[in-house]
Amino acid sequence: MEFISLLNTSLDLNSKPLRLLEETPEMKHQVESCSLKLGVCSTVGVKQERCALIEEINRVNAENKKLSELLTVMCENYNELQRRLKEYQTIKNSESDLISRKRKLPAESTGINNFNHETNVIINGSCESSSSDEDSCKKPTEGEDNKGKIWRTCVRTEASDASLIVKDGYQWRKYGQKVTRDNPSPRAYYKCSYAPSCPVKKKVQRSIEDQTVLVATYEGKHNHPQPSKLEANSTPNRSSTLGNIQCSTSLSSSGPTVTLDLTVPKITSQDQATIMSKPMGKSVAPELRRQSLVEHMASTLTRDPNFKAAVAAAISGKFLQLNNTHTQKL
DNA sequence: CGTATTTGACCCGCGC
DNA sequence: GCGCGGGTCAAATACG
Repeated sequence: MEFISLLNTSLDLNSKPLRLLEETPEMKHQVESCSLKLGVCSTVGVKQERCALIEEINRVNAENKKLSELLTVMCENYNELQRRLKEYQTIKNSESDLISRKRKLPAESTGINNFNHETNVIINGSCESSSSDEDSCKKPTEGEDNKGKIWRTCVRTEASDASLIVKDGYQWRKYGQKVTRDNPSPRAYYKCSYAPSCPVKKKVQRSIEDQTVLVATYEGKHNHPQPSKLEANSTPNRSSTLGNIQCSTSLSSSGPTVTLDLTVPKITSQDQATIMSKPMGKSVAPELRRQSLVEHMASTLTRDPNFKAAVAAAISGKFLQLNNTHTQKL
């Protein structure tokens, strides 16, 4: 529960109603005087109303408890993911050390793990580069002669997914498939089909160590912009991007819904720079880093007018709903 | 019917 | 020169 320790996650949705009846004598007095003023109301009616209110409070209390539990589970999941990411990064760092050492040695025929070039890794859409060039995420460094540039990406797929398709935003045409000697899974050969003159080729093969990992090896440099980016720029979407978080809003019969897609946190280089530029390096406590991340996320969310509107709509919708049920009871 | 994928044949470089 | 293995070609096939 380290995440919870950072923030007071208690929603305290019904602290006011509780105090209204139990804690503040002033308010209690007001309620009593109100009942006295009414006069005509029988004591039975007041009791009924009080019972209804207590029932309502209990209901909201239970809801608050449920939400708190939900939040606790979310925090636990978040911490677990953080822990796994840390583990993965440690493994990856030691691996890249090994690769850099291997580069000095003659290549061994160990399948896909003996490429003499950059290695980039994509985990559920987020890209992490283990190459020496930190800015090059799947793309060769600008200004270099990229004609013969080779780089590699790893993409984790569903275990049930048998296709050799790596979605990278470009259009590819498959022109061959071969089973290689050192890996029983077939290797697929693709050419960039977006521009006829584009010389880029890619090879896709499952990792010999982990069959759920697809290893894509790219060769050459695209002489055209990324098609998916062009589409994204030309077609306005209702869902908005909150910094690096995909966010969509919707209105349903049950009330307004705000959906935050936290499954694919695409951290852009700009976001990384923003986070990393904060005065904290590796020596700073992870709690502080997390806090900074939370602050960054919060500021990104509050800057987004769509998010504000959706939250406002959700809250007002909830109030209206509560109001309606209350008036129905009365 | 046009386009994409599949798959066997072929080409080419490399080591022996 | 021969065999092996990776890469590419192109006809056949599938698909929308």
